[in-house]
Amino acid sequence: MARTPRNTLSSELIVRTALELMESKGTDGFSLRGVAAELGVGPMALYTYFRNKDDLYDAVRDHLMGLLPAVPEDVEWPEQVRFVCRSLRLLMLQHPCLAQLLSGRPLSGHETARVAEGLLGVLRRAGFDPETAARTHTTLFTYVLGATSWEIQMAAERRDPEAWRRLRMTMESLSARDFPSVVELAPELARTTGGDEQFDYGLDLLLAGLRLRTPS
Amino acid sequence: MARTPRNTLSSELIVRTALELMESKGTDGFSLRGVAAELGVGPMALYTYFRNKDDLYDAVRDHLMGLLPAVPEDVEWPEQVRFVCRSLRLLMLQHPCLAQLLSGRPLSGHETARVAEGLLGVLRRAGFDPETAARTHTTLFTYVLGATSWEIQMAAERRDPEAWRRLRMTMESLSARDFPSVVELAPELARTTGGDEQFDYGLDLLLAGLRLRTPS
DNA sequence: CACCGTACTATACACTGTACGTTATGGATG
DNA sequence: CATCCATAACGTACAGTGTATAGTACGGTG
Repeated sequence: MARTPRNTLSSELIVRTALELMESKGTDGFSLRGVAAELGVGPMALYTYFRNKDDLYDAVRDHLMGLLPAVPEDVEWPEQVRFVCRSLRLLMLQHPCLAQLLSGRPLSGHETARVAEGLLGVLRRAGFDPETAARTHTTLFTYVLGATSWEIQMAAERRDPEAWRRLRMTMESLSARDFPSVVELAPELARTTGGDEQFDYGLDLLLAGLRLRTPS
Repeated sequence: MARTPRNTLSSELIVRTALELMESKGTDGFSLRGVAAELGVGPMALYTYFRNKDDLYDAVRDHLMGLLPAVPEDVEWPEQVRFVCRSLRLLMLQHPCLAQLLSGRPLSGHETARVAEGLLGVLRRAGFDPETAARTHTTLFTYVLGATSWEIQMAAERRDPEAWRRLRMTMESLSARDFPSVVELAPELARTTGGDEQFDYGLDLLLAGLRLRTPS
């Protein structure tokens, strides 16, 4: 019987376990020690495979980005753009930790590059010049990131009864004299904090603006 | 001489000190104990004024939102929208911690409501119906949040030589065969990770799309 | 003067990431 | 087969974190 069995770990196994923990306990409450315990291993064992916690974060992020589907080739470019943006949003909704993994760290990794390649290719083939393609890519990416992070954030809030109660309190404490529009639009604002319709509304605004710049 | 002098603290003083620490040491590296030490006080003293760390975060965020200027009234609504979005971005650039304070927590506080009131009022006065106004408000807010957070993130990355070197390495490791667009557009992508032009490009796309829906 | 709420202190706990040094194992080599 | 060594995993330790709990002394009010 081996006292310290070897080769029981691997980068992939650690990434999978880390992902499970992030999704069950949230990005807060996730810890290297938790992952190590789950694997029945000392905390320092992970440092054989990752230089530090951020390094593990990057690996998990890249693993998730690898789940994004390829861009369909038999549709017009606006549909392709829509597909890429929607896919990323759906992946973020399915794995809420991805929001924080994307906003907190710089992009890196091959899977992440593959996603960028997909969108950039669509824009280039549509005829946009290099600068416009790059600008559009950044704009679309940051829109999806911001909108979906917000959506996830608000959904989590709604699930926490204490936070939800406090939000109602602050809303009700606003006088209709000082904040007429906020008070009047409170129901609409509550309804537009997420959902497919809200996301597509912003995405359509961007696409409509983009169509006006369609090359020849 | 008073052994334990009283009333030396206040919410405002704590918020100001916390803000200073966040801006000098970054949102990481900020701690309740750090604030307390700066004030020459035990860590638990802060709990007289704030229920926990998140509560302090909310107060700092609302304080910063109070610095946003009022919307000018003598220009057309698209210019007003542009003004609000640019103002928020500039404030975030001036106080980088604001990015994390805005994305990590739900909105609350009177100053924050005042900002929402400003933008919603502009949209309502422009003639948009309640639902469209709310949707547009959320879209604009999440765009500014996402784009500017990303900009700040990338700027910080560029200042860290180690991270910058690693980014160059990953870029160069991408084969031009598998990632033609990414490799070809690398210089443009590096140039479009921030800056006024990049922000205005996305904002103009949104505004152009919005103009198509101008009521009557 | 006596009292009490409150502003602050002191101590303690459970937890974090990770630096450092040690040990034993499996595969390659002689 | 015997030997050696790179390395996978260990254990210990440290400097932090947020905050629960209990205690203390002050300032305003009766």
